[in-house]
Amino acid sequence: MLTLALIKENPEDVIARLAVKHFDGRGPITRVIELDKERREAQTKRDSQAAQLNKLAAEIGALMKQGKKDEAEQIKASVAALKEDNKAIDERVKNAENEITEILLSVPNVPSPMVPNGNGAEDNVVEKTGGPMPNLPEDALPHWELAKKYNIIDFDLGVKITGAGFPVYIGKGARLQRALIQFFLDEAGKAGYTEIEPPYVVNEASGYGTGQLPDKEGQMYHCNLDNLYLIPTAEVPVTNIYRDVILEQKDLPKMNCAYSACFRREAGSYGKDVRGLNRLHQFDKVEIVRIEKPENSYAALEMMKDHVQGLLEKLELPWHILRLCGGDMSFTSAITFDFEVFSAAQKRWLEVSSVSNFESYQANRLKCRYRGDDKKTHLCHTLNGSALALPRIMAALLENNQTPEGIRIPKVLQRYTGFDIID
RNA sequence: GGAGAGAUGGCAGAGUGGUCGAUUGCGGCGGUCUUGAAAACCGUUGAGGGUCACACCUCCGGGGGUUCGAAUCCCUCUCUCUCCGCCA
Repeated sequence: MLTLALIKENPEDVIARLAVKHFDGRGPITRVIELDKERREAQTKRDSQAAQLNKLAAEIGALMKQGKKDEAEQIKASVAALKEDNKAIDERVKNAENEITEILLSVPNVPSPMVPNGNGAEDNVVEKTGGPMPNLPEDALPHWELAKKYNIIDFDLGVKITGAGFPVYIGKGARLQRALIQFFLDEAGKAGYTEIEPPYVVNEASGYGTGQLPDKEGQMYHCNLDNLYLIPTAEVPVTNIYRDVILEQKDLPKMNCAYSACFRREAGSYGKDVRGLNRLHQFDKVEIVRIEKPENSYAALEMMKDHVQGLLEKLELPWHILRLCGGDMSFTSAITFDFEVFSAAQKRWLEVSSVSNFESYQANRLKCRYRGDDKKTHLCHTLNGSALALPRIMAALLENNQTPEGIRIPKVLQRYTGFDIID
């Protein structure tokens, strides 16, 4: 959530920037400022009354010790009314605080000034393109046909065991999955990220910490009996490592990577978007997470983009980077770059990575702080990105590398797969 | 799953109704001493709110209650430990 300090400092600027996300912030921002004033007034009153009550209680204690019971009783009687009044004011403080939090939770992060205007996916800006574009014959097969032809992924079997969106990888298909995971983790390790193996199930507090709750509750699988959630991304458990933590400056940046299975309900998806590997309920992903000092976060973002780009280069896939427009960005992000690869038989660009800077929006909810030169605590900036999500990489690899002999494995993966062709 | 014990500051560990935001030790930071370091000694060292700055307020796992007054008493939830059971 946004910090009160940012809002109070320049409300008009916040409102203007929120408009880039097509969010009308005037009402909530004005109300929050009002409520903050109300809260401070009420709290000042409550605190001075509390001070008085404390003083009287101490006096009673002293009188009791001296055995002056009557005087003590007299003061006791006078305390009652003050206490009642104080309770009412305390109620006002709490109500204001709760309403402020409620409003702040409903206001998205302000986009960075570098975010372009736009309504949706069609307005995203292509920043950079690279990688070899394959030249496939007209009868090239989409990956779901290839999966069947070479018996490496069985979608029907997944339906039998679980349901749609839970494919079963078999033989070389399974091996290729594992190779990609290993490759991504190794590359992240080389880039300086410390590997984490996190829990795949998290509690409510973690869900709130990274912002999946309350807004995206319906997107997560929920274990009712224990009130736990299946993670939609390793970002959730990994970022929550830093919940309620004060870091020393010398310990920053924190750089972590993690492989995890990811679980998403994807309610409401349909059609060609969910065909084959395009959109799944369970998929594999390696995530990178950074906790940074604010002044370094944009340099860190560039490093993360370079890292992801490097992975796609090594996999010899055609890729491009999109700078997401205000209308297509997520609620919590200040700026997001999507990486897409071209899946040549489907003739579609598929999103394989999303790299974002959340600035202090996530850290404010997490209470992830560091101690500055001034010895005071300040909010960190948090960033994360996929490096990478597997299914669509798999789709593009299968489609783009199909040959009459079989599916060629990119050189960089061969030492992980132990084979150079799926035939 | 059953029975019992516990949760206090970065860590260890006192405190069981009245100057306790909390004794003490370790660690951290600053200083004296030293060519430098160690040792020793002195000082300092939680978070949030509030204020121009003070004052002041809140926080002893979370929530609620009793009381003029709660870290201390009661209820409840969560977690940890010990024993038993089960078990990759």
